[in-house]
Amino acid sequence: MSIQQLRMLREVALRGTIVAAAQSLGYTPSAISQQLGGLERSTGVAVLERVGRNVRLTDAGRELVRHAGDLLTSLEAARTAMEQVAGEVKGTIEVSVYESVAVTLLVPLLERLAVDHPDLRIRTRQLEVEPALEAVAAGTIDVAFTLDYAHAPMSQRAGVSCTSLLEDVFCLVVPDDDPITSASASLEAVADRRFISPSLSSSCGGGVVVACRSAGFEPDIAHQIDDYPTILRLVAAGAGVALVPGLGLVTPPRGVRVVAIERPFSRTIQIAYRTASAERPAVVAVRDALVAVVDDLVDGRGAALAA
Amino acid sequence: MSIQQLRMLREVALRGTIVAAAQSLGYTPSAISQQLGGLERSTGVAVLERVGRNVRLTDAGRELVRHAGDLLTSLEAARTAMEQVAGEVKGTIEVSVYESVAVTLLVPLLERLAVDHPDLRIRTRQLEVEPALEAVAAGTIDVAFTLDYAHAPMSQRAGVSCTSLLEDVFCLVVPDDDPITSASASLEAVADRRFISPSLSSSCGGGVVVACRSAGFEPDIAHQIDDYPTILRLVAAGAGVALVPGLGLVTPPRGVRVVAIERPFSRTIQIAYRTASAERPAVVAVRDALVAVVDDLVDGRGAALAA
DNA sequence: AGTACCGTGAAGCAACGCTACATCGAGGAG
DNA sequence: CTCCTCGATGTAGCGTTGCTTCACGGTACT
Repeated sequence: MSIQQLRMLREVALRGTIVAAAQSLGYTPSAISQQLGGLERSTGVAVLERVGRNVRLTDAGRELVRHAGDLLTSLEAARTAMEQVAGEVKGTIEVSVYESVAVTLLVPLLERLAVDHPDLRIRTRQLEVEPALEAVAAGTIDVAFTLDYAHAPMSQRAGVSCTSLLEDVFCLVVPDDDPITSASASLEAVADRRFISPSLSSSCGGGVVVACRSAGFEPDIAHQIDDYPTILRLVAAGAGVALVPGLGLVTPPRGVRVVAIERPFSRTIQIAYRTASAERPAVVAVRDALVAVVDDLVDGRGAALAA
Repeated sequence: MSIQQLRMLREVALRGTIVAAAQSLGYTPSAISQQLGGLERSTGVAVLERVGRNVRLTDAGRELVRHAGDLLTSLEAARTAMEQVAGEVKGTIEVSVYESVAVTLLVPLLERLAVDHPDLRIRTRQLEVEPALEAVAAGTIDVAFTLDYAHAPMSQRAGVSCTSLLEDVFCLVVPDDDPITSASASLEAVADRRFISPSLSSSCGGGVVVACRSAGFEPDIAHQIDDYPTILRLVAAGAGVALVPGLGLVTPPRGVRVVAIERPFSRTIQIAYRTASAERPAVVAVRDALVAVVDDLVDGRGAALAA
């Protein structure tokens, strides 16, 4: 009975089918099937039963899964404790980033870590918020960037902790030649404009619609584009206005003006990590570095505004 | 970081040296060294440090060992729980027997189990009491027969449970033509005889000496022999008298008489097993079968005495 | 200095774990 | 009912792992 087998069993229990578990863990279905077969052979207890063309856990299998979760987190807790007394920041950390976060936070994070902890390797992957949280829980990802919108609070799951990095306030972005010239404006002032927004299925796009509705109008979304640099270009070209979070505005292109919203709404940028690995020196280093990066960013923005 | 690596690390921590751990787990030292090397490589944390020609755990290693114990028992608890809901008695159980127990209890145990649970395989090994307890704790042995003498109480260890099977009373065994003809006698009556006894280093031989001393004399041990059938033969041949536990007397040879001791002393026959596996159906089956065997044995002896 | 012994590394070999591919069997669509 | 899809599972093959054997370096004990 190996750790690997328990991991696979747990994943099958979670996903429901072997193919899904295989995909989630990055194996072929055959590998999962063989490992679980080996588990059944070594213990002499049937763990799966075929039902139709699917597979289902037996009572014994469910009982094993119940313990497997604790076991896997205990294992990681053990490793964390060990690394903690060793105290060295090294090894490799798997990070997942979310689109708009990548440019603004990831790059300075990597720069800072390269200086402070040269023995720490960071590998990154791009994932949506929900898959990222699943990957964190499964152990594929160590640290995930996530977003929390007021209208779509992030799902919580057992064994995963979060820390908030910053409150990312949305601003109204208009073309240079827009009639609105004040430093701030109410959303109602642009109720009849055409909007450029990320796709509504994403939480970012959803946030825009929710904000407009609570301001009393349904936005006319003329263009659905998922990355903020392009959105800003479209605004500059006069295709419409956009509601863009601060992180999308660190280097605004020419031709646009940023206008504060009078009753602003925001999202919180968070990182998620397993509670069992929260105190790993490497994870602590990433977290600390990120907080420092965010501090720099806020200071920089403050300084820029002052100038 | 695998279970195997944790097991090996724990054994090294327990035994102090790599060779000892290797011997205890049935591997070569090289295997242990390589596995622990792999552990250090995969975690990036040094677990061992060379000191002289030995090796010592680092702080990180000790921390890991602290968790490893819990992890391994959790793993077994998981397996136990799973098998328990499955409810089937199958698989293989490793049993260790102690010399005198083997004939009397092991054979009827195997016979009974073969009938009641044909899918259960029993493998046996002969081990002294202390090594057996260690093997139980280490997981090499599932069920160990052990003896508990009043003068040498069995060492207790964490995670290992015991159940007493029977109180095994010592009797005096004399040749047929011995002057003692009564059904019972005091130890003092044989103070000046020559004794045949198991070696004093064993707890059985020690028990004999302690009993004689508390009766006020130092026994003259003329022959040190470690198995009871031979001892009985020697008694029959007139080489001396012996103090023999009941289990050594189920089939006494010709030429000897069994005499009860007036202030009898005894040992308790126990079985030891890991607490985490106490409720495994297979372990439960062995335990239950043994209790039944002992019941039969006592009944049979009672019946024999009555006849 | 000699010797016994512990830990480690290199070579070799069996077993393991994975992928790719084929097969079986169960639904679902026509 | 038949075709087709899809999930699970075997089989062959290949790279890797994990062990043993053997040899070596280094330390302590005599």
